[in-house]
Amino acid sequence: MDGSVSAESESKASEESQLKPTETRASKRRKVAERTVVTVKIGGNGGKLKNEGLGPPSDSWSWRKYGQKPIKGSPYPRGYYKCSTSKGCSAKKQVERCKTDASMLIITYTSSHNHPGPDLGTKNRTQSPKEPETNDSNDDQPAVSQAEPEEVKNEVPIKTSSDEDVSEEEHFHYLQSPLRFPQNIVINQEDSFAGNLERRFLLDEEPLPSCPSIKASSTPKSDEKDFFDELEELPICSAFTSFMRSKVFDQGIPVVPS
DNA sequence: CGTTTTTGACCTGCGC
DNA sequence: GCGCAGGTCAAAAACG
Repeated sequence: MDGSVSAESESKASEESQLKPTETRASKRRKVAERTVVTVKIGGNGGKLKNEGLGPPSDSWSWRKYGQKPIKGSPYPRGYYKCSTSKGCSAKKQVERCKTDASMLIITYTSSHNHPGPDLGTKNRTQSPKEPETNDSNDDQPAVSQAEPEEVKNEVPIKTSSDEDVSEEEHFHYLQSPLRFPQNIVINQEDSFAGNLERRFLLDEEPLPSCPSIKASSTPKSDEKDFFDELEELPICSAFTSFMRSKVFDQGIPVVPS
């Protein structure tokens, strides 16, 4: 396993030490590096779909939670995940709940996987027009393209104006779920800054009338717990299959919002 | 036994 | 220069 250890060290060196020998801990690239923002709308009950996260391990990748921090301005904490599929993989993702819409999860992907996905290599999702990890040697300068967002992004763009929080998102591309599930995937792709790529996914399950977050006041403990539950794992594109399955399954069950 | 999750502390970056 | 917020790492505990 030295290889593994070495790989780990390597990954760090290539990410942090490489830039600056003095930097070892908290990355200095606060707003640097590529970021893929995916907004998933988990309509429904605003905190009762834990099933989706419990069953399937989110997407095809395995994520290991390495931290959680409360975000200022948001009643919900943000979870930090690292790709555990490969030790040398520097892919990371942050999962947080929209402060305005408790039913919306904001997933921010950082870096990209420098290895073939467990699912991609097996199932391959039948397509992947251009992103079979391209080069496993470019973990330093990833194409910013994640297998997940990319895949879905390639789907048919459909306009589904459906949100209120997306008001701030000017460039929105509404896409429909490839599987034609009840959910609508909205992807927002916008290159805010040079080098920064932001993509927004929006899983619209239902026309949620209001934000359950408000209800949280009534049921703080329950809601909070649920929120955390959902934050634990987040199924995305790749796992859409599983995700949808869970969703469908969930839908089949009359879940009470509170 | 191995892996993953949880919590706390520490460090860096940014804004004022 | 100081303070605030965000992000990451490390150690311990729990679960499979």
